[in-house]
Amino acid sequence: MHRYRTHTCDALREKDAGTEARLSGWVHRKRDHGNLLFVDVRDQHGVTQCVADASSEVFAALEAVRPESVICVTGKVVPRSSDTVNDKLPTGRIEVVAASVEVLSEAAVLPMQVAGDQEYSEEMRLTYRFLDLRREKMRDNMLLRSNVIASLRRRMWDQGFVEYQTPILTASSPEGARDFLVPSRLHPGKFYALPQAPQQFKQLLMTSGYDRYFQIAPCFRDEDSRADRSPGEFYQLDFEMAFVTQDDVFAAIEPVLAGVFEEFSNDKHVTATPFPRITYDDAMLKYGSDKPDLRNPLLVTDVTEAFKGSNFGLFAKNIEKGAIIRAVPAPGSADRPRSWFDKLNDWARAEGAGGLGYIQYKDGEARGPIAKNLDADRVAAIKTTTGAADGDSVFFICDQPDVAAKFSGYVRTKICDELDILERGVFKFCWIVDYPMYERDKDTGKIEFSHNPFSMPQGGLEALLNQDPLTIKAYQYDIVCNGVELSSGAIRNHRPDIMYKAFEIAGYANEEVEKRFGGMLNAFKYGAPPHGGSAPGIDRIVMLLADEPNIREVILFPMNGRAEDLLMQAPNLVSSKHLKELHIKLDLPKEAGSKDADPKVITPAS
RNA sequence: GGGGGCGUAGUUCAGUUGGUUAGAACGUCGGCCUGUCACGCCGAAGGUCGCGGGUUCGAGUCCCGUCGCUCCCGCCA
Repeated sequence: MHRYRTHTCDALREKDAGTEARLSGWVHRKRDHGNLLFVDVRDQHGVTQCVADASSEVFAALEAVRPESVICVTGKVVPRSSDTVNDKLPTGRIEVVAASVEVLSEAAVLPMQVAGDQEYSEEMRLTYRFLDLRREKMRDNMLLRSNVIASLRRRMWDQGFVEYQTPILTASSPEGARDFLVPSRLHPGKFYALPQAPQQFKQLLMTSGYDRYFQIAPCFRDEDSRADRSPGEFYQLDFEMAFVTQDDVFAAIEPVLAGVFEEFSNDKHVTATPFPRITYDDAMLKYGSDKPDLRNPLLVTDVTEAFKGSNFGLFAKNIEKGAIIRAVPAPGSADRPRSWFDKLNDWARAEGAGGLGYIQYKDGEARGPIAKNLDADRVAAIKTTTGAADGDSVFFICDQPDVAAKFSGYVRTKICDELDILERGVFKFCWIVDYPMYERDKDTGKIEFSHNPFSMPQGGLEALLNQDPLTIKAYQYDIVCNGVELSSGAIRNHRPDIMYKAFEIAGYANEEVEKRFGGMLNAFKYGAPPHGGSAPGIDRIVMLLADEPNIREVILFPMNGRAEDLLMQAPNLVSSKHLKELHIKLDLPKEAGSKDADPKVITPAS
């Protein structure tokens, strides 16, 4: 056999009838009629039906072969009679009459089926990822991912960006997430770290005059997983630009993101550029989150004034202790039964809140336990502030400011969910801007960086010298789509004098700053351009475009929630020789490796 | 580290107030079938009900512990 195939499995059409074709692929499905046998042969591209009857030499071989075996079939392409055409298949107007068959690889009995849409546990799918990836949906997701990345590259090139590769083995950075460490053989006791992001390298590139950098960059962080956060590693469209303001950065990346979303969104409406800009303070007030889902039409309002000194003693007393009241409207819900409101109150308590008060505006009056204790003008004020209409109800969150703000965001999402009013078929983008430079640590009372210590404070050195640190904003921004944080970025602090001062406010002495960030700081002393950038997460972009709820659906070989690769069995033990070479001695806690320990040892209860 | 949900055949699941022989579908194996495309029909094999302990005449079902999976919180400059 000199060729495995003349066509792929989606190539043959009626015009090929009468020719001989050779197909190679997996046995997708078999339909055995005893003396007539249909075999669907599948490859990456599609499926073609092959047929053989009992008089054929290949009949026995085809009948014996199990699904997912790999076969090579040669035969004549014939048109199907009109009553046997399958309109669901692009190749459904023809079939291949098998004249010879070679089994290239026999498949064992499958632990999970490839054909069909049976659902399997993630553990099963990751253990047999090579089978899972054969399934249509996974194949489509991976193709989408490839196309999205190609499109992002093209769009970045069109904007004048140039792609560079930065090191994977680098130095541990003292700030940020937990590092993955790699022991050095040549330098006993020392470690490389995998980059959490190419942050410092791209800033160094700016100081070297490489104007517009980008990279499809692998990033490594040793943090716990979430549905939209894979443990261990992920990819970012990392980019950085010299001589830019915040608006320049927005103008450069907005068309890239809007363009790629329009290209792959399947007719979903995409926010037109320029994307709305929402300040951090505004976002926390109106949406109770710095990654608001703008498909949710509900807006949070502050109604502390309406409850201050009121006869509703619970709230009034808490306000005296520094609490605030946030209101979330629930349009059209005033007629819902008492049990609905009780259920939401139970939910709030389960989430750790004190409860969820409410007023129902119904038939021109306000109802519910809270309304009974409030004067008419207060009830009216709340109605005005929240924009509630007759037939609506309004929920109240009463807590210390930061807790109330955050919880109002949960309530906003919950109510939207309950009322089923999330806008569908849209990708809604926004920028969150003006993040605070510093915040006060709740436990220690210490002032610390609230986001990224390398961001340029708004107002520069002057602000650091003269302003209350807690009021200083940074040129720090996030881009959010449908409630998913796609990236955060900043205009960086490229001035050593401002950096020393910024760190001093957060309690770092100059020597410490030099010790920790010496590389970059030093570079900034020899001529650094103002610069800034961002790094949208590739996996999250593809996840949104594929309409998948879990990021592992768009990654070829993801680790599970406990950061294990079930297919390759990573992480794994290494040989003592290997450890010795690296000068590493293990000092394990008792539980570690307990899977291998003797489980039969039972400590008698005493 | 903390909280919620789940754990029954190879797989996905059902299993009533605790009750006598734990079911279905898909898959597997065998038989029949010449126009199917989720082919159909008949039959068979397949179970330590995650594991350990307890309550009970009796536990898949109730209680305690433990392990695993998953989602969330913490964490993610």
